[in-house]
Amino acid sequence: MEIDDCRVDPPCPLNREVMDIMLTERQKKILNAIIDDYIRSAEPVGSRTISKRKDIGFSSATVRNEMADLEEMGYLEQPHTSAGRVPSQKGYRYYVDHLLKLRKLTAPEIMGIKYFFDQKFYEVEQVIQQTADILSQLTNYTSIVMGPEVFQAKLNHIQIIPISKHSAVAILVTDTGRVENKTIQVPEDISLSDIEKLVNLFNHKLKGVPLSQIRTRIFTEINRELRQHLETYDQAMEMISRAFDEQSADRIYLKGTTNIMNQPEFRDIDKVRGILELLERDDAVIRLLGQTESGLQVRIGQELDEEAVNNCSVITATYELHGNPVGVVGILGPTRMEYAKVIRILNHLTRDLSQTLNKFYED
Amino acid sequence: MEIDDCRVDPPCPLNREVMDIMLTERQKKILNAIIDDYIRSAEPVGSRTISKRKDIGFSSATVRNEMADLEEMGYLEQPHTSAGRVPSQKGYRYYVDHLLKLRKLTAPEIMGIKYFFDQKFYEVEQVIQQTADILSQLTNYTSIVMGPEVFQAKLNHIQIIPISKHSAVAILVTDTGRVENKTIQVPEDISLSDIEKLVNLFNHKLKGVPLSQIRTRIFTEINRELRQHLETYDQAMEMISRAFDEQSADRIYLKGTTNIMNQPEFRDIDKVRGILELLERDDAVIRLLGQTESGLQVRIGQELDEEAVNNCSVITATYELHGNPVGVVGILGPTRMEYAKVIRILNHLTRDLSQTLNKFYED
DNA sequence: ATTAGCACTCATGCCCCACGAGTGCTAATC
DNA sequence: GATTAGCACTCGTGGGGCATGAGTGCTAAT
Repeated sequence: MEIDDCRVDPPCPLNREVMDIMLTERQKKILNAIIDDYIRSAEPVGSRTISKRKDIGFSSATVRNEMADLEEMGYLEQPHTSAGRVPSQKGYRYYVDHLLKLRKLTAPEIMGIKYFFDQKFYEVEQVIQQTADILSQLTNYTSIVMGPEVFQAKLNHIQIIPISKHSAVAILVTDTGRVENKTIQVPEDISLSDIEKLVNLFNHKLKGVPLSQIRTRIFTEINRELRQHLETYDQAMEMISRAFDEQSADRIYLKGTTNIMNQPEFRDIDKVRGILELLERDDAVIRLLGQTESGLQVRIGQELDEEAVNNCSVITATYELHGNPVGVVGILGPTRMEYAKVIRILNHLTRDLSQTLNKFYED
Repeated sequence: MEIDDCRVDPPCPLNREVMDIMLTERQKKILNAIIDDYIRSAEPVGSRTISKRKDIGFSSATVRNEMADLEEMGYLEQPHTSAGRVPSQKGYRYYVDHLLKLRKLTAPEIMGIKYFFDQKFYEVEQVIQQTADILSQLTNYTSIVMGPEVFQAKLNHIQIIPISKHSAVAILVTDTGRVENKTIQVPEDISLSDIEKLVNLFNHKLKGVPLSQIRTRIFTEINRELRQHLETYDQAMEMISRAFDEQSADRIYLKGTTNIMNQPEFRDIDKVRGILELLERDDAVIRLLGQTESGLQVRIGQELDEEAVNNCSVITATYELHGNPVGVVGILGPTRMEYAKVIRILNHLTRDLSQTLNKFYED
């Protein structure tokens, strides 16, 4: 097995320095061993277990002393006297920032991802959705994928289609092929010809304008023209206003929410309920992902700032379109999650995902 | 409190007769009391508890004798000797078919539903989604709502909008205002004018045709005309074929899945996992609802024919558009669910929902 | 036909204890 | 001076024994 000794998200210089000074090589080795062990077993790790490992050359007594020190410094915790040690949040943080060795993907992982992206995709939505799927399968954790942000997508086409006397469907198509639609009520006294004029004007004037700016544009630049052309200005404006109202709620795809229950630390139904209830709320999920800067990010326990997921970590990574980050994929697992594995999968997958998307939209 | 003594779904004549003959009035009374009690407490019900009830005039010994008989006939079960009785599936079935008294809605229920439907809705999807929401809130169980079946919806408008050299978005709008869209790859050698012709032809020939028949129509009736008009028949047909391929996956809305965990019989994480995993699979959920005939239906435990929900019941009701059932709303709860309450809520809600939908689509 | 009475069953909770994993400290060793 | 062997101590876990009480089934009296 080869080892990529690449680091994740270099921590702020201060932290790195302070921490590096504080821990001896031996302490790092032991801390690393404890966390590795705990990630695998979910049981407090004892000094004997560590000293028996081939890569550790010290007796259990030595390990015990170091463990006591590490605990004093806050990297480890003891559930109770006479139990082994468990990594603290600070411990995990140090592990992720300084100790993590990123191995290469395993053969089945490579196969899985390759097989996945070799498929022929017909829709972006499908790609995104299935990405969530394969992510949760590969990791056995909960995957969260946020669809490509539309806020910078540009308008390609507007259409208003009447479906009854008083209602119509407004359809927006973006340059990325996404379709937003909205049923609107058509005021009594607005004429068909007015609607037609409206649509023509919009298609003429608004093509290529980012969705996020459309509303403003309508109410400023085009406003005068509208007044001239429309017989029933007020009603029409109200209708328009609603048509462009809060479209593009971010689409979020969750997969493998039940995977949480495989973790021994989540045998407790109340904890699980807390998490699942959180995941039912879109705003909370968005907060969990909460990042837009490019790159990979690990947030551990309390860093998530959400009671229900105190014992969880979230690893997120962005994917790109034309070089700009447009979406986030994330993994939610216990703080005791397999960071190395998840990180390497996310790195790989977001790269392939970006490629696929770019291919999708290239001319 | 008034009592509507209306019955649910009159069972098949055979059952009704056989069962009515087999149970004395007293046995019915006792069975009813036991089930009511068990629904409230989730604990095995003892003879003393029953005999103490005001509406029961017999000693505990008498009740015990009757209980033994009811158990022999299969309406009750004993978790172990020296525990009280628990209703069997057959018991629940009898209860639902013959004993259930449907009370009127309580004031807060009426308020909740009224308040809900008094809102101004702008989209069908929104109505459906929020129906699921209020249902799970009112019942404290999991609600499942299947959006209006589109398979009988008729085509109103087709549009194909190019978004890059090789891809386009096909948009179908139905007469009920639903929008389906699909990204398609456009073959190299198909011309813009061909696409335009295509769309015009479709809009002309297919307007008013039920979605379910569109594919067939294209490949039979319109086929000849297409051949005449198109330069690149084969490629075009392939594109078309995909555009109309498997649209309209039924949209399913689940709400309150975490409510299951409030039930004392589902403190067990493995049972919960089983159910939640089931609910993640759309096909399984559709099977759970599994009905298209109009009216209210109660399915209990094994009747659902799905291992994971052996201890659950599903109550479904259809809602209508223009007099035809177009969708199903359902409640998933423990077999020990409050049938009377759920049934009355469903009855009321589907009626109001149908009204709202009809108003939505009326000219 | 109903019911009072009684013996019997069995899940539940509690206490007690033995066990063992693991620690911290001290003294011996390298 | 750092490491380690040794040992006393802690404490959670799991099992056995026991009392409790809810609930039953049966029998005999009403």
